Amino acid sequence: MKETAQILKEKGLKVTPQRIAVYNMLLNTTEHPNAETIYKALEPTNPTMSLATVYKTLDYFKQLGLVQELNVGEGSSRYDAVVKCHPHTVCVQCGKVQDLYLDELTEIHKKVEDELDFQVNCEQLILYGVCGNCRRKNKEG
Amino acid sequence: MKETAQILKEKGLKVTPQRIAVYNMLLNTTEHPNAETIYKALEPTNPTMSLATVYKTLDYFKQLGLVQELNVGEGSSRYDAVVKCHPHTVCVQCGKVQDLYLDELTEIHKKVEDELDFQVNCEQLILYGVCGNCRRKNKEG
DNA sequence: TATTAAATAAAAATAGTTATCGTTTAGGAG
DNA sequence: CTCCTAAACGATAACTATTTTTATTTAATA
Repeated sequence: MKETAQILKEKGLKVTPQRIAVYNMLLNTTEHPNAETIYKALEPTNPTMSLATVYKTLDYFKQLGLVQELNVGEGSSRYDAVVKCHPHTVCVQCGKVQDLYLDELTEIHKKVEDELDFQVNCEQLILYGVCGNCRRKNKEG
Repeated sequence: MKETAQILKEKGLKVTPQRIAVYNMLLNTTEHPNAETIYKALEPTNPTMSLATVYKTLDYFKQLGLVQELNVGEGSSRYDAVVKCHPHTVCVQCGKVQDLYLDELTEIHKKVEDELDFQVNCEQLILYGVCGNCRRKNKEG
């Protein structure tokens, strides 16, 4: 696996402890955390870390294609180190956000490009519903 | 066509000029305006209209299924009186948001329900790209 | 028409995010 | 390795979208 420092350098970013921490945290989670969550997770081990820096860092990363921003309709944006366009499920009960991979979407891209006058660059598909865990809990209760 | 006043009454809402104005405005546009835009559009003809009321009204409408909230990644939410789940295209150049209808999505719902442990209630598909108008403008420039 | 709970406008408050500014630091030059 | 400088940092103020508060007005029913 490529070193985080190396990746940042390749993107023309100065390598700082804060940036390494944010990027590593995103690489090691599938939870799609928001800025606040990232900050709270890093604060204990990185005493010198500010929320403003997290926001600024995420903004740089986003522009350089190192992370993807995701808005599922909450107050705040979530972030994902998987930058390839991919759909997500959102459980409306527990709020859990999960990645999803569907080949069918490329067909849809093609169809829209052919039939409508619109060149698709990227798509965002969010499936809202109830996850298995919550459904089972509902039955029990 | 059913009267707006009648529709509001059926939903158990008190019929007020402000609510009628907001709902009619949304029925008569395909532009997916945000709260600010709705307010500015109505202010001239409805001198007694406040932004807070627009927000509150949209919130009621949303809960009662009269409108749909749409977040395409701008700072603010857009609103649509077409409440049936449907995809949208967003032009990243001019910001235009357009409705889209695709049958393929029901297949995707089914696939996710069958293969993953997730019950889909509603989906939001946003296709980001460049609309025909902007592509033509780019070629000219 | 009188009553009253609900809706309103205006303004204050809040949440998420961005900008400012003085200080610190990464990283290249010497 | 040390010096230098632009870039990054933390703290905090500012900003934007939205929500809440409160006193006033109004829709709808009696």
